[in-house]
Amino acid sequence: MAAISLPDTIGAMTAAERLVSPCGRCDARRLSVCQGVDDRCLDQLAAAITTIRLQAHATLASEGDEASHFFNITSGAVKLFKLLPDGRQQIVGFLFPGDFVGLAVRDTYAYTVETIAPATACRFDRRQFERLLERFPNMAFRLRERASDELAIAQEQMLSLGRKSAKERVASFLLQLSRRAVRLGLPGNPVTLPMTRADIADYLGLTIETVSRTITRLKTSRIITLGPDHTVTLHRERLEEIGEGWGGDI
Amino acid sequence: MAAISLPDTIGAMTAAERLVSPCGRCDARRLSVCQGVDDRCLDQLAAAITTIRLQAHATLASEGDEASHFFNITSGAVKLFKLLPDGRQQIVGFLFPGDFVGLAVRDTYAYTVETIAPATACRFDRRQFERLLERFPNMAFRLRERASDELAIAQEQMLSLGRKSAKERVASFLLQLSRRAVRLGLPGNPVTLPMTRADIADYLGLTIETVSRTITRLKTSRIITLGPDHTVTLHRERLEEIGEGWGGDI
DNA sequence: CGCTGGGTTGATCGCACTCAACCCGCGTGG
DNA sequence: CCACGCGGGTTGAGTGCGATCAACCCAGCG
Repeated sequence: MAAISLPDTIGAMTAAERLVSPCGRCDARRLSVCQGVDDRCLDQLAAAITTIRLQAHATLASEGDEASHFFNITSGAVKLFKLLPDGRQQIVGFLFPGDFVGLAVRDTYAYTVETIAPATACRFDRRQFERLLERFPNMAFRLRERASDELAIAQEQMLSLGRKSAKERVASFLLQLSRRAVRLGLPGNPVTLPMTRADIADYLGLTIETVSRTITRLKTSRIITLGPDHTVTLHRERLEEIGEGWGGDI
Repeated sequence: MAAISLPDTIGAMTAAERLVSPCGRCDARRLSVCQGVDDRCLDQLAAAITTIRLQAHATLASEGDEASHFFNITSGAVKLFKLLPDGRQQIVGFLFPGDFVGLAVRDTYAYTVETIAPATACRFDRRQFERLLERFPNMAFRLRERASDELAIAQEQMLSLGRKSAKERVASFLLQLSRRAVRLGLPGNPVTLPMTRADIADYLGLTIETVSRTITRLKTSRIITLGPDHTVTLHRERLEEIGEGWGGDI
């Protein structure tokens, strides 16, 4: 039962798991998504995986294309977005290391996937992967949990887009980024904003001007502090009050 | 191998399947979610199911409660919504016969579930059901597909809430209802609006006044026709043009 | 150097919100 | 029988938040 090494990771890492695989290469048996999977399966998985390396603003998949592959982000960050005919854009999610692309997909991609920073990802043949899942229900179970998490995030985002003010949207977005950073084993405060104002705006259903003004107002009210390299220090109590809709004035 | 009858349905019915079980009682082996499940399992399923009957505006589950049960709607309609402290409400989904409550749930419900019309549902003990899923991966697979569909709908809704005008939101909402009706084996045109203006508003991130005005404007532009009993006839070409953001003026 | 991408700030505009009045159908009770 | 309240819906007048249009700053880079 020798340890078998997969190209990079097949994801589902917890923060703790990530700590034991600092360089992106890891022993698959340490990954929660692989628990209960035997070595022979891991061999097959390894055969189905290709590691891809991408520059910033590269496209992994396009809305409407046949969903032939399944991805797991191993470094960097990507955005998922939908477009309207006149160019209006809505980002439906940001994905970071450990996240999957294609959980919500049936036969075609419902969104375009683009890197917002240089990234690496593992690519699987979709049908090959589905066959493996049939034989290894543990992995399928973990994927269902991930899909549930995604859905919960999407619903939280619907609340923001439908009912929160610009100030509240920005506040809950910053808190969401902070929680995500903690999950990845990074400091939750200060937090880094890896995306541009335009991407934040397209995620929050606002314009870049409104995002910029709102961040400025949060800054001058000492609710956040802007640091170097796109870092933001959050003063959690007041930020949470605003983000959760308690109406703290600024 | 006698046919085994479950109390009502455990869901995942296609339109065709629904046709063979007109009264809500059905042979579980006809349901896609049960394919490959043997009779002994069906016995256990039957034991884990309770049929519940609900009036309009009854609560099945509340945001924040421990997620002890899993539901499948067998008749009527329910809404899932989230609340902000000051009473603002966002409906994150409407569910109709065949739909599941609790796909997106981990340990607590992320939303409140309330009927918008008299309804019946099947209730499962969550842990018991999860144990069955471990043994019957086919069912787990179908559930993952359902969760994927839900996520795709949620993402489409994010596009509406974040980037569409009131007119576009109402148009795509009507088309969504029409598609859902077809899936349930009902006519897709005219379509029935089972929910109030307030519920539509809380789903679309608008106010009741805006919903009312927008519907009126669609009506006077002959893009929809209002019939009796909350029915609406859709003039699809123009409605799709608007709902998909091509900017047809009204 | 100038150009470009990312970001901030100001002035003005307009869509959807707010507040208000009113209609209708229905059930209830005097 | 009418009076009344109530929930659901429509319509009008006025307001405000965030969009739009525009100017400008700054850093990086060819």
